[in-house]
Order: sequence, then structure tokens, then C-alpha cells
Amino acid sequence: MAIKTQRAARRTEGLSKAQIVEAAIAILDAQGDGALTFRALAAALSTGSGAIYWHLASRDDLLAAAADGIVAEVVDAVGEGASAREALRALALGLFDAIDAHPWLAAQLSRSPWQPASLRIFEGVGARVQAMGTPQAALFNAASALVSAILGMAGQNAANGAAPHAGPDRAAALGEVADQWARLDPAQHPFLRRIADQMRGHDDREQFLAGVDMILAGVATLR
Amino acid sequence: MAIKTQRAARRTEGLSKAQIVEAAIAILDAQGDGALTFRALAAALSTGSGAIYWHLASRDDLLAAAADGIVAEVVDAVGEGASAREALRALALGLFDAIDAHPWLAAQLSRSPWQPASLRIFEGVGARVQAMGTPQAALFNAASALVSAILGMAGQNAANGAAPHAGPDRAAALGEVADQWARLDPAQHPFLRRIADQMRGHDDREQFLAGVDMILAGVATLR
DNA sequence: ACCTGAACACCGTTCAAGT
DNA sequence: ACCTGAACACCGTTCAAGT
Repeated sequence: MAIKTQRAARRTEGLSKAQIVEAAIAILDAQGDGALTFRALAAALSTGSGAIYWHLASRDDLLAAAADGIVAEVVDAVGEGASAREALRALALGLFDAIDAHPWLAAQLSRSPWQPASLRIFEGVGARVQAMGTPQAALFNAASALVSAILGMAGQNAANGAAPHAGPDRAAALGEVADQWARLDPAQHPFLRRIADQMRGHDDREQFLAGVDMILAGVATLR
Repeated sequence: MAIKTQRAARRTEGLSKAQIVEAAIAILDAQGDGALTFRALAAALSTGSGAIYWHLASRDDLLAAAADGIVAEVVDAVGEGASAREALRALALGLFDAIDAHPWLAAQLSRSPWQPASLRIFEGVGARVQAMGTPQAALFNAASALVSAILGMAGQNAANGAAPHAGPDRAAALGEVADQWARLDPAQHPFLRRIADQMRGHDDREQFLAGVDMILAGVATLR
């Protein structure tokens, strides 16, 4: 029904870049990076693949635009009232949740640091690192490290296997990995054996926040 | 000449997985991720693409094996004599250099945290985080964050555009980006404008090490 | 056991032709 | 100006047929 309406609208108004990006995000979220083909996208918009190329330069351009839309929302949603450190936590958590909800985002953000989405993140993080009292000389390195660390941690989480944050599926999967670690050769992997139990029941979001706090403690030592 | 010898050897000894992986790494390093096709790889080994599938399950399997070989060398090369913190710096720098030399490694390592290469890194980093005196309860979170941060920072560097670490090419490219940042809307991107000059002449390796040291300072606060 | 290479079921991108 | 959809130049993977 909604699709019919959209199609009708498109027929009279024509395709827009925003419409294409929206449809692309829907496919990416529902079926993952591999499912976003120009054929599938064209079918969803009931048009030809060539029509998409009139509005966008390439698949990469499409992904960059999709990433920028989502990141812009996250960055803009962070309140200004809190302390710089709290704002950084909120921004980091917003990015974590966005990447968790849109796992393809992680790969896209790591593709090019000069894409619009990356610049937004760098600006948002950097301004707060500065507000934390970081000396001017250390500002670029500190902000750069923090951005990479946040995206790296959130990306690893997304790569862990996406979806179910609770429920028996996740517990079973975690348990299997933990069992594997516990069975590793003690001479080769003593550390993994030691922490197998810690990984069994951990919460991804909590772990992410612990990592962010640890790194922010490092940022604070620069002052 | 070297290729001829290799071909002759293969004819008598048959293909080995190690040989395939070696040839794959050569293609990846020389021409990048996109150039590693089964057709190109089969041609380099003067065989058919089906032969490769007898030794490896898929393209992903091939990339995982290639990554594991390189990471194993890096992890094993870290000396045990130094302090835990110095060993962590050395390991991080080894990973940075490996990812800089093999840019495709970054994407591969971020694909799955359960692949052999990732486990090696986790073990190598985690054991030293423990040796730094990190409390047992914080061990898993701290090691996990540090691994993701190191790979995130090294990956961002690799995504910056690969090759030339010195020379006029790099300086010109950096200058262009810096100029762009300096021209951004002050209302939208005050931070990027402010640090445009710092990014102009920075050294990637130095910046990476500064980031690692900052994060290690955060790890140390857990004790 | 191991290799060959054609065949299958796809891709992103281009472009003449339409409206 | 914008859309259509066939065509081009590719992919990873499979598998009957060979040795």
C-alpha cells in the first residue's frame, strides 16, 4: 500500500536523490550490504538502473550518501548541555547504536576518512576533546585517535554477527565461542583461556562504554 | 625467471595452499583488493580457477589465510624482554606497519573477530594488558577496546590513500585537504578549521604512536 | 587425489534510444 | 531534463570431465 503510494508519487514528481538513498538504506538494513544491487534498488523504485546513475555517480557515492544521512542525525541529536565528557559518551553511544542498527555503516565509515559522514564525526568528537581541556598541540592526534577507536570498537561489535542483543540465540553463540576459547592450547593462547568466562555473559553495549571511558581517561591525562 | 621456476616446481609437486596464499598476497599487495580474482590468481599459478577451490573453501577463506600468515609474523616478532607497555607499543607498531604495507589487511581484520588472525592479535594484546597489572575484572573489556582501537587507528591510516609516506605527492595531498578544511563554514566545522594546520604536516606513524600512548595511559588508570 | 575450464548466475556501469 | 533497459565486461563458485 505504502509502496503503491510511493510509486504513484514518483511517477508525477520524478526520482529524487533522497528517495533513492532512502530505498537503499531500507535494503541495506533488511538484507545487508550484499543485497544492495542496482538491479534490486531499481526494482524497489520501479525504474531502470540507469535512472539511478542520473542522480548518483556510483555505488560508493550511494553508500556515502546513505552513511551521511544517518550520521548527521546521530551527531545532531547530542545535547549541548552536558559536560564535554558526557557529550562524548553520548555521541559515542549514538554512533554505537547507529552502527549496531545499520551494520553496513561500519565498513562504509572505514572506507574513506574524507567522506562527509567522517568529517561530521571528526568535528563532533574533536570539538568536545577540545572542550575537555586538551592542549592545542595534542588536539589533532587525540581527536583522530578517539574517532578511530570509537569506530573501531563499534565496528568490531557489528562484525560479531549483527542482530540479536538478547535472547537464547546470542547466549548460545557466545557460549560456543567461550567453550572454544576454553579448549585452546594453553601454550598458545593462555590469555584467551583465562577470559573465556568473562566473554560468556558480557553485554556489548556495556563493554563499549567501558572502552570509551577507559580511552577518555587517557584523553584526560593529556591535560 | 622466478615465475618460470615456480611454475616448473608446481608441475612436479602440485599446488599447495601455502603457494596459493603467497600468490594471493603478491596480487593484493601489488594491485589491491579488487585485483584479487580467482581468474587472475589461477593465471598467476598457471592453473584453472577450480584447482584453487580444491585447497580453499572460498575467497573469504583465502583472505583469512593470507591475513593470518602476515599477522603471525608480526605477533611472533615482538620481543619478550621489554616491559609490558613497551611490548604493547611494539606490537601495535608492528600491526600498523603491516597494515600500511598491506592495506587490504585492515578490511579483512575487521570482517570477523573469530578468524585466526584476530585471535592471535587478541591473545598478544591481552596478555600484555594483563601484564600491565590490569585487574582481572577489567581485563576482557580493556583488551577488547585496545585491540579495536589499534586496528581502527591503523585502518584509518591505510584508508587515507596508501602508499607514499614521504615525497611531494603526500605533502601536496595533505595540503589540499588542509586547505579544504580551512575553507569550511566556521558555523558548521569550527574544529576542523582550527586544526587544519596541524594536519598539514603531520606524520602518520607519529600520530598513531601518540594515539596508542594516550590509550595506554587510559589502560593504566584501571590499575 | 588433484586439476581443467566451460558454464551458471550473478555483478556495476554505460549508453543509445526514448519521453 | 530525465528515464528505460539492453549490452558490456566482468565476478565467485560449481561441476562434469579428465589425468
